[in-house]
Amino acid sequence: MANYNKVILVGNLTRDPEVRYTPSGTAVAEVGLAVNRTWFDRQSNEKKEETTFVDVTLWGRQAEVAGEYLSRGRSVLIEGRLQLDTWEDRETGKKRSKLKVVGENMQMLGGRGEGGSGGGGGYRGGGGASRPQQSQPQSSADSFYDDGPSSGGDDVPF
Amino acid sequence: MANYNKVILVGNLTRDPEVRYTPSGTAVAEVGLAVNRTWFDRQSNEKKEETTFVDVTLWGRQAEVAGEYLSRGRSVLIEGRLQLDTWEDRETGKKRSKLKVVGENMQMLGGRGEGGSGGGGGYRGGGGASRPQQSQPQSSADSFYDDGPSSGGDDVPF
Amino acid sequence: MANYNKVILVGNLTRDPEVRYTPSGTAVAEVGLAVNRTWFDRQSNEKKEETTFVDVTLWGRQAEVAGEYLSRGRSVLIEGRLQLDTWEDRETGKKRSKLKVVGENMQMLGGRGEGGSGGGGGYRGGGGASRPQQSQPQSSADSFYDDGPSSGGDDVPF
Amino acid sequence: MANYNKVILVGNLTRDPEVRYTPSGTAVAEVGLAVNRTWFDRQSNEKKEETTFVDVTLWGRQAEVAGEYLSRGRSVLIEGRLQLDTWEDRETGKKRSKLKVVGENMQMLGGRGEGGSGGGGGYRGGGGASRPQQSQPQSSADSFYDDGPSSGGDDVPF
DNA sequence: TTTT
DNA sequence: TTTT
Repeated sequence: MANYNKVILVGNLTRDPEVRYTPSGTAVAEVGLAVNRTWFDRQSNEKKEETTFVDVTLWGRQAEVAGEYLSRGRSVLIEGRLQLDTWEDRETGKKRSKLKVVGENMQMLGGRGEGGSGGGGGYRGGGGASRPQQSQPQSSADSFYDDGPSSGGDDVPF
Repeated sequence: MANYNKVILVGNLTRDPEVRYTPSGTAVAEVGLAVNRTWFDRQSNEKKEETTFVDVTLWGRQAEVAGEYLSRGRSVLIEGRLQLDTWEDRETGKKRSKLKVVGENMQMLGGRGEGGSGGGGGYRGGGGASRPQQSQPQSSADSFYDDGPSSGGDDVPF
Repeated sequence: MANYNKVILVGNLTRDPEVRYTPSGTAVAEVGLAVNRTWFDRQSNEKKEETTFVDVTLWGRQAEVAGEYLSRGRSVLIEGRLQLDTWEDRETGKKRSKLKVVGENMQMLGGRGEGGSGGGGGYRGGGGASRPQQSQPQSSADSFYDDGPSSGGDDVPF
Repeated sequence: MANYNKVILVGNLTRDPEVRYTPSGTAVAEVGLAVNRTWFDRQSNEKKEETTFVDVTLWGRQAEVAGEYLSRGRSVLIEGRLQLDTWEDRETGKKRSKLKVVGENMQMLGGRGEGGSGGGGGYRGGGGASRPQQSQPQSSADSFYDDGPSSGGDDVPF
């Protein structure tokens, strides 16, 4: 049967993106997003606000753009899909899981005075200049990502 | 700054909806959704499948329709927003949280031979006949998606 | 600056898909979609219905799947983007244009009793064997659509 | 059967919004939107750009906000649905039609240096300060998106 | 663990 | 009729 999985978010980064590279050199960025919703509550007769914090993983060029141009506080639009990360709690041994978003498209929006323009971030490959120098830094924890976006990482801090 | 929070899912119910009512009588349905994704893995040269399990909360009329017409296995389209539920773990006392979806629009699709037609569930009021026991029509949840800009109407659950 | 262009439609085919092939052999399917909206009009106190007719172009494998499995009346979900076709009216010489949808993802839904299952239609590449059986159908019946979807069209089965 | 009709666009206004009022006093804004797409063409080995021009109609509060804060060049996110306008060509007498978008949610984004923040325009009631002259609060259009399932509230344009 |  |  039919299946469809689409998420479109606009919000602000809660921290600077963390970019790593897979052994094969693909960039992977972990991004924290805060999406606010405000509404007027008729019961209490006051304005209310609720924030949804979402972890987003970006891959490849989008990850590189994120690492280059995004930082805490920046406003972005992210299109992607929901994904359930599952792992075993090392304390309790219990299976745990967590919904996150795998970003498939990222758009920088003008926010925090930094000017949304120019940065590229392009829709659908956009082409254009920016393509950071692919250096394959740090850890070898990357091996966890051998099979690509669909496999979950290990670095889940909770 | 701008904020936007949209989720659109098509998947199958993992269990029958659980419907309860708020003190003020608004229906609330908890729904489990499984959204499959299949892709061809170039590395291993085989087809792979991954399932994302999502908890969805429906309100008002949508919740009632869910309770009446949906059951485990049924295929539905759900539009809504991500929401972060937070609570304190009663064992560890630690703060925990979980992403879920608040459904704002639900569409029954034909699945498991039950025939998606006729059942109503309707987008923007769609649903002909069906009108479950409707205890308190006037909550905003009931009418959230019933009517649109082009009509001068006001919250009519009909 | 940021740009984003996303359309997600669920509706029924107004006619059988017309599949042709580019010189390089890529399949292109033209699909007519009818998307209904019903709402309750408070003014007149009656249920109203409005149909939006949209022309959709599918490419590649999606086009092939459409040609193989879709037919008039079938229910589909289409994700894509709006595109403005522009041309010069051969009678008046005036520039004309028309919004359509370029489909990037297509999902068959169960409709008209044909059972949405099994058919594939796959989300995101699904893999499988593409099969361009190269038949290049008939006519330039395309001209019938010059003045847009709503026009005289009487081939609407509902 | 299921029907679904969703459009999400981010682009720039091609002209200042034109706001008028229905006899009953509901604001209606006509907005021209340009949505760009750039991609790298492998054939010609060059960057290409394509623009989709879309007419958008906003209702109620969204229309008022548009009239107050939007102007040519501004960047906005618009969520809505496709709608087919039909009319008779007064020269030829032929039936004609045109796809447009009925906006149901509008978000001002930072663009053209004007600063996207502060302006309100808010999603789900967002908008802090700004409150245009509010001539007739009670049309459904005004409140279409103001409140959500989680609040028991009812149509409060605040 | 959080952003505006 | 077009915006960046």
